[in-house]
Amino acid sequence: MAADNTSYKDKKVMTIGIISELTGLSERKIRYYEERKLIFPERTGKGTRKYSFSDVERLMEIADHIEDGIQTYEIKKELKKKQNREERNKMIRGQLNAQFNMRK
Amino acid sequence: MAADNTSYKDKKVMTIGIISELTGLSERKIRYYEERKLIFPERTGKGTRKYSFSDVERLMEIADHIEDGIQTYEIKKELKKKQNREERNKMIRGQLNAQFNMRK
DNA sequence: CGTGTAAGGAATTCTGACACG
DNA sequence: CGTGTAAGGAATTCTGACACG
Repeated sequence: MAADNTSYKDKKVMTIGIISELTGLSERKIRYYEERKLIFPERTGKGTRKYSFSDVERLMEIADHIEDGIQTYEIKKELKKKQNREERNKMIRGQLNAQFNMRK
Repeated sequence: MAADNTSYKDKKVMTIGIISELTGLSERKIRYYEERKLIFPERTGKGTRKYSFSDVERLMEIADHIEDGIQTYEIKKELKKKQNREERNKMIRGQLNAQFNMRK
């Protein structure tokens, strides 16, 4: 139990060149999906983008959707829904824990 | 059972700048440890070094040893011993599996 | 032996823009 | 809308070498 995930998967450590190789997407596309708020790389001190393995997975999803003719705006909405679901679950879990602890 | 590890941990995807940040070691040191055959980054098409999270862990170990005054040559010998141990274990496991399968 | 540094070149990344559609 | 490309600058990485010790 508890927050273990300082996992490697979410560490933002890769430059765009490697991400391009890993996903097969052009750098142009990758930057564009960021512009459309579909991915959120971090930046080094001087502005170079840094991505995680999670971002790679996310980009693959995005590419699939684009290929199906879905627009970036729709993909973003879907992403938001997913985040809301997780948000809600987290809250419910929190409340359950609170009740549980009160009974101790 | 079986070989799962196409894990993120061993993927060589980080440039030396990030490795330097992650380990706190200068790029000079990192390149030198490679020269002494203590780490083995891959290379991109045009020669840029690429490291994995395993390499980061390995570099931390190396740094600890260096700090203790151990020479790179000794560290390398130790690395070899470790690898031999793993080699042996793998072989024994292989033999056991072979015997086990024969009885089936 | 282990590490810093200045040197020069090559490769990478960044942004804003024009293009097509 | 999604993506390619040429443009120019800034930052990164690479190698071989000299330095100190």
